[in-house]
Amino acid sequence: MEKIDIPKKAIYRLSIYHRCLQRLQDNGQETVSSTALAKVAGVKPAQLRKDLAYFGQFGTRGLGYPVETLGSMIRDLLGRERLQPVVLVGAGNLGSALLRYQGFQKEGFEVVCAFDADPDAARSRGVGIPVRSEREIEEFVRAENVKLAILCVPASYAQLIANRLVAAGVQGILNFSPVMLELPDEVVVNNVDLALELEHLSFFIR
Amino acid sequence: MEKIDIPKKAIYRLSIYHRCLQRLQDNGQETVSSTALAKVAGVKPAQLRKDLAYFGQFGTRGLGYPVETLGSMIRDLLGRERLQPVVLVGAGNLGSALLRYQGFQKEGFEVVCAFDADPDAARSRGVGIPVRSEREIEEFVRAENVKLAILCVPASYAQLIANRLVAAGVQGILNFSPVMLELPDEVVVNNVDLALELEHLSFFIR
DNA sequence: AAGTGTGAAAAGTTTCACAGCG
DNA sequence: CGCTGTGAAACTTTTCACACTT
Repeated sequence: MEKIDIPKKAIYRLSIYHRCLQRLQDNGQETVSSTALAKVAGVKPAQLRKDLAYFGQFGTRGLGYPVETLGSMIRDLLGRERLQPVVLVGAGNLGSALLRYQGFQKEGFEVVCAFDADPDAARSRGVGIPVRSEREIEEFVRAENVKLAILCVPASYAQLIANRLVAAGVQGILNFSPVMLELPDEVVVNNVDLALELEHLSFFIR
Repeated sequence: MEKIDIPKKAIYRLSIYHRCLQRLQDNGQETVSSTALAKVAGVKPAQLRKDLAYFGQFGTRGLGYPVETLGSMIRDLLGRERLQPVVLVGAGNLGSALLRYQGFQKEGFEVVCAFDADPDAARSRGVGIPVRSEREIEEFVRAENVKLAILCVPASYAQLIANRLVAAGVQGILNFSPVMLELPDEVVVNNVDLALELEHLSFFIR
């Protein structure tokens, strides 16, 4: 078990590199230098090399990195070789918007089921996948061995639902509710707060 | 012009504190200690105090911070006292989903107009605000003095549209396109890549 | 000659711990 | 006495610069 400390941000960037590599591969490129890849990824060359070095040696000195091999190695690291099932809880305004958005599916995640306190109302929003009552969350998550959840419930329910998801076996939560969840350390939470991102921008404009 | 260095992350947290303060205020609380506010904001008390200290002295020793005053002071810092107009470009899957989501509006940003290469198709998605042709971007942004934009166009158009927005006077872009934009330093870009966030989670689940 | 891999320096951020005020 | 404000210490992350490989 390797326990050398890999910066958390390096793992984020890994996903960025992965996407850039895909694009290069579609373009038919076979190798790429740290300088070129860093440029499109929006980082400095040295950082790219260091990030990759945390996981091994993949480049050839004087040449660069093999696009295809490096891509599949990152995919492997990210646990993306196999299709990941994901559930979404809270098919309200934002939740159903995300379901209609096909971006997750396109990137290899399958949103297999949505849950809502009022499944009928959610269905009427034109959601294209099954919507069940939130009471069935535990049963479904256990049965399908789901490890990832997208959480879009109102702030006041977020902690409660998160607890239930975790108890049922969920290990990673993409949290769109504007609340800091308190969960065991082994659960990874990723907060995405859209209004907050806009607010942050408005600080910088004069 | 104050040029002491305020950590970028501190500004993010300011938005979080702001939201927590609003909640406390709705609850009728008049003062709050750094310990209590830090708890709900998900940070350490010392960090909260240090973050606030970058901007001035707002607390009373022995007592804590005045909820209402502190809230409005942060709102002021964030440039949120006045309603900010925002445009959205790219009313495709994700873009129209974001328009239906009322979260921005609720937090005090007014999405005044959307633009798309095909306004008719966009309108048919049930978007509730005006959708114009992308050709009118410059004219509108200049006329309405819009400083913030939400960008949801396909990767291949993102840089092009961003350049046009900036040329017309936009100073902050919330970028949902999976591309690192290259723009002048005075423009602030905030990348939100939803698929990437999920990918990041999948690294940590075993 | 071109370009990776990496130790060491620099920069940035968080945490500590305590003086000082109400 | 409780709690803020803050300098200094600890830690994390980024950048540099160059040895080394193909």
